[in-house]
Amino acid sequence: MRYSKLLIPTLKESPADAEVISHKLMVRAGMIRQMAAGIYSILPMGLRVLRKVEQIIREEMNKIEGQEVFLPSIQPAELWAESGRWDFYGKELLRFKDRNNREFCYGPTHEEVITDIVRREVKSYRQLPIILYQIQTKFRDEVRPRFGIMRGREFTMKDAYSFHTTEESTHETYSSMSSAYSKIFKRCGLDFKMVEADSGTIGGNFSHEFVVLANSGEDCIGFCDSCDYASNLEKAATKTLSTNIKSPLLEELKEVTTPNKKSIEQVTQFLQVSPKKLIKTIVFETDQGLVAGLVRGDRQINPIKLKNLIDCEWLIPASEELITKTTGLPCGYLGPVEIKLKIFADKEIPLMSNSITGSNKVGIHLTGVQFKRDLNVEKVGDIRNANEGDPCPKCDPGKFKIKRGIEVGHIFILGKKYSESMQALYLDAQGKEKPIIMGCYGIGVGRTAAAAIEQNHDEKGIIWPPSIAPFQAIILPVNFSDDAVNSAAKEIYKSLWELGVETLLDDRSERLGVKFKDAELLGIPLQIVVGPKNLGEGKIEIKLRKNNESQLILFPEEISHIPSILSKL
RNA sequence: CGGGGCGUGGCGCAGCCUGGCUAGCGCACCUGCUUUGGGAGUAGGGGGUCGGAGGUUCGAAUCCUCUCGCCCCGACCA
Repeated sequence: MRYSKLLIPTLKESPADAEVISHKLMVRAGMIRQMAAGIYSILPMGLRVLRKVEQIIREEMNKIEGQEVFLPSIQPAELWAESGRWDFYGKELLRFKDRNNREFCYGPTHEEVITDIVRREVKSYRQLPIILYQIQTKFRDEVRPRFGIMRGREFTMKDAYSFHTTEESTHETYSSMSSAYSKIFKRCGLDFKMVEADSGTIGGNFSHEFVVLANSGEDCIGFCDSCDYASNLEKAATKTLSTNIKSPLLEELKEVTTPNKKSIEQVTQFLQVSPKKLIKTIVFETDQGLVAGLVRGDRQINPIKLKNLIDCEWLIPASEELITKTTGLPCGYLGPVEIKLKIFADKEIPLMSNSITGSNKVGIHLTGVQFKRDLNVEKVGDIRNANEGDPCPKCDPGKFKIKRGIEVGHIFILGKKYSESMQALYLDAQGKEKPIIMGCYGIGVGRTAAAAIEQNHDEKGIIWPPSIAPFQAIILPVNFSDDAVNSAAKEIYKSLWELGVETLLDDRSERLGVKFKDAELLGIPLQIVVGPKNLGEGKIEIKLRKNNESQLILFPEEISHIPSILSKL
């Protein structure tokens, strides 16, 4: 490809609305342009990268006998009604009507469609297991799209679905899928972790995420510094150490005035106590009504764990307005003693004594609160976030570390959730009808590319891992109007393509500095500088983007060495 | 959805508070000449309903009202 003919609109300055480095660099390198919030056009350089990622995914999916399909992005409402998600999915599902007033949605995911295909076409246990996958455009009308292609509303996703007759078969595929995922992300040159995860709205009970470590990531993952336990923080278990302290004298309940002291900080400062003495009461709105969650004052409540403990369909933090309406109190003085809500407590709470809580009266807190004596708790469980330095839940000496990351892949076992609601049944060897067991597996294609930039860049621009670089090499003629340089550059270009190296020829009449800047911004792994000086000595210069190292090689004899230089990167 | 910010040639911005000639600057773009081993110099040139609508005024990018869009901070997800 000749640079002068390609649409590579590079920018010297970052667009003002880009926040994270991958977004800035993708725009600057002319890979993407924004159309609307969370909706992007992918330009030639960007598409080349996405196609590389897709190809790697395809190869690994095919290796585990995945079969590629292409499902409709526009899906009828009836199908979603069958699974129950038409009502459940909320505003994130983009809905619209056709000319006949029939309701449709733009697919945010494809469980319904694939389950429909399989229930129609797969009837016998002999046809199972089967893995089907596609690489498709999804649309999720996110509350807050951001960070460019990393969290768009429209995005490309590889989604795979597997169908089984037994749990064992499901787990087998799950594990081959997880190793395929590991290979994919390794091949994309990413530093990632596979972590335990909550299965979210899709449901199921066995789930892992593939998280690329990056400070700009929106996810927090916790992992043990001594064993291999790693988990999304929203799921990460906490271990509660049993206290050996002799039970202290149990105080009686006492009211203390705490005028205008609402936050944990204010109260602890005012009463001169550690936040560990406080019990935090947080009210959530759920499909089962308002509930209160209790954690120690220095802890963060984890809504996902709470949701699982309550076993409710949905849960959101209650608005102050709603709280006031229900309890007659402003936030800040709520307490678990004699409150008229169902109470769910973290497992640390029963170990506390002589605690301090809100009193459900304005300006007053209670001291001497005892779990057994004073609280009427519905259920106790793990509902707090794990913290850095917490003991590992899996091993003894281990301590928890927390890092930020970008979720690029997610695998989970769905079980019979969709096959039961949508009647996807097969006949077993005895001729008995049974629901199919399912698994589902996703990879964000664009997000993977963005994550690769987050991990591989410097102040000059992107440093693509060669496997997903838009081009592997770029020829930079020092002066393209010099005949010797011109013809040498063309010869190198031709030879490299013949050797299977995807090469870009910068045939623009720009000065060398400009070409360097663009090559660096674009992140092409190998630069080949062709100039009259070196050419006079029968040499050309090759330079690595990664570390700026350069060497002279003989021209034309050593052009054939270039593929092996690339493969060592 | 709540809170904050911003909309001025393709990109980055100034001008707005305190209304006043033809709306500026840098980069990019086009033409000529020179230049060509790290974002060239020079001389010309093209391109803007100042997000939109309404209002105030002799006069609006500037003031007022409404509206649309985008970005950032919090609950969701590949």
